[in-house]
Amino acid sequence: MTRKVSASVEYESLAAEAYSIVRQRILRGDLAMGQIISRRKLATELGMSFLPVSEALMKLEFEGLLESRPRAGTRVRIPTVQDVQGHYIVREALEVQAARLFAAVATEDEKMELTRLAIRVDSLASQPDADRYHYLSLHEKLHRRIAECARCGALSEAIEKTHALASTWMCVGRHAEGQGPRRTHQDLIEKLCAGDTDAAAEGMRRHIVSSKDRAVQRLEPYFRIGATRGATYARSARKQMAPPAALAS
Amino acid sequence: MTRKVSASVEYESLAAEAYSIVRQRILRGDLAMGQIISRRKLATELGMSFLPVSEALMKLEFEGLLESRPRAGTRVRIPTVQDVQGHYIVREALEVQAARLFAAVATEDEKMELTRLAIRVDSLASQPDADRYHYLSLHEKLHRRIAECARCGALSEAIEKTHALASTWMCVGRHAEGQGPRRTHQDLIEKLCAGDTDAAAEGMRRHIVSSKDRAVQRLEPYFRIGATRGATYARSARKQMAPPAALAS
DNA sequence: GCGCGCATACTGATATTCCAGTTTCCCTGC
DNA sequence: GCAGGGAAACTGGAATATCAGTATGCGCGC
Repeated sequence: MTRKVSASVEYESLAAEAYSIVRQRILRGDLAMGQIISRRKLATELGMSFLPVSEALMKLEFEGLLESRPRAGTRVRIPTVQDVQGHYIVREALEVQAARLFAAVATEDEKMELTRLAIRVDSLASQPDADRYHYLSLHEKLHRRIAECARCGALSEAIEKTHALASTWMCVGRHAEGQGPRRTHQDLIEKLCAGDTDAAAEGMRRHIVSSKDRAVQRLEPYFRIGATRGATYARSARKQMAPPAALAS
Repeated sequence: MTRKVSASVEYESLAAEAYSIVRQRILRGDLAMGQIISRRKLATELGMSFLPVSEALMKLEFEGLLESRPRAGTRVRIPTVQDVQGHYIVREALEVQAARLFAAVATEDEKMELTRLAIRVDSLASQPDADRYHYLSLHEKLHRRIAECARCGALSEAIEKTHALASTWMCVGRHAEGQGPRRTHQDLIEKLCAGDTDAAAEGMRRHIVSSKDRAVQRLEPYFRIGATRGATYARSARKQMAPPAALAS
C-alpha cells in the first residue's frame, strides 16, 4: 500500500517520504538553522515509526544539511565560514567540469531548453515575493540539467548532493536586500552554449565564485551565532573536558 | 559498554563497526563484486542486531559500493563502463582542485611527508605479494593528505567519499598483470611540490586520467558480467513489466 | 521436453519496545 | 543572589517481532 501526502506524490518508501518532507521544510525555511529536530515528534506527526524518519535524517546528515551528536539531538546545521567557503570550492570543481563537458556535447535542443530555464530563474530571483522553495527547486534544476546534458551520471549525482546544502544557505536574507533584476544565469548559459569549452569553464567558475561571495556575505550574522552557540553547551563541555585527576598531573 | 573487534579498535557505535568491517571486506576482496550480502546473516555473524548492520549497508550504498533493490537483496556493486568513467571524471574535478590548492598553500614539512608517502605507495605497488588492503589504505591516505594539506575540509570529505569506490575497483586484476616498478606517485608529488599551480593541476589531471584508463581496462571482463547479470532477473522483470489486462488495451 | 504457476524460503521495511547517555531545570546549600 | 547537585524528561541507539515483496524450485499441464 502506497501512501499519499500533501502534494499527492507517491513515495516508494516511508523513509523517502520523510526525507523529502524534511528536506523541503529546511529549504523552505520552516526549520531554521540551529533548530532541533526530534525523531519521535516528527515520526508521530508524519504518522510513521521513527525508524524511517531516522533513516531520512541520516541521509540528510550525510548530505550536510543536519548535524547530530550521539544521544544529544539532531539539528539543522549552522555553517562556519570555512564550511561555506569549502563547500563552494567543491561546487566550483564539479560544476566547472560539468560546464566543460556541456560545452562539448550538449545538443541544440538542450541549449534552448536551458536558455528558457535560465530566463525563468533570473525572473524569479528578481521578484522579492517569489516562493522560496519554488525558486530553489528551479535553480537546482537548472544546474542539474547542465550536468545531465554533460552525459555523466556520476557527475550529476555529485552535483545534486552538493546542491541541497547550497540551497539551504542560498535564500538566507535574500529578500532583505531588495536586489534589482539580474541576468546572472542567462549570461552563464550564453557562455556555456557558445561552444568554447575553456570559456564555458571560466564562465561557470566566475558564477560559482560570485555565488560564494554573496553567500558568505549573507551568512555573516550566522557565523557569529554558530560561534556563540557553543556556549550553551559550556556546562556539559566542562564535564566532558574535565580529565580524571590521576591523569591531569 | 564498548566492544572490541579483531584489530582491537574501539568504535563509537555498532553501526560504525559494521560499516568498517564490511568496507574492509569489500576492499580486501573477501566480498567479490556482485556477491549478495544478507543483513540477517551478517548481523548474526557480527553478534549484533540487523539494525546497525542495515545502517552501515545504507551508508555504503550512499557511497556507491553497494547496490540494493527494495526487498530483493543488497549486493556489491558491479559497475558499468559509464559508472567507472563518470566516477573518474568526478575524481578528476575534485583532485585537480585539491592539487591546485596544495601547490599554493602546502608547507615544506607537508611536502616532505608526502614525498615519503609516495615512495612507500610506489614501492608497495611494485610488490606483487603486497597486502591488498594495506596498499589501498596507504594509497587513500596519500590522496587524502593532499586534500588535507589544501586546507579545505569540505574538499577532503568529498575526495574521501569518492575514494572508497575507487579502491574497490582499483585492485581488480592488479596482480595478474605483473607490472614492473613504477614511479607514478613520486612523479605526481614532485609536480605538486614545484610550486606552479597550473603545472600541479595538470600533473594531477594526467595522474587521474591514466588511472581511469587502467581501471577501465582491468574492469573490462566485469562489464560483460554486469550486462549478463540482468538476464538472471529476466523472469521477474517480465512479471513486473506485464501490465494489467484492463490497462493494456 | 518445455513452459507456466504456485508454495516456500528467502529478502528488506517497518513497528514496537527498551536502554543508555545528554540536557535541562529546579532545588538546595552557601 | 548564585554556584553546584541531582532528578526528570528528553535525546538517539539498539534489540526483537512482524509484515510485505521477491526469487527460486518443484510439480503440474501441455
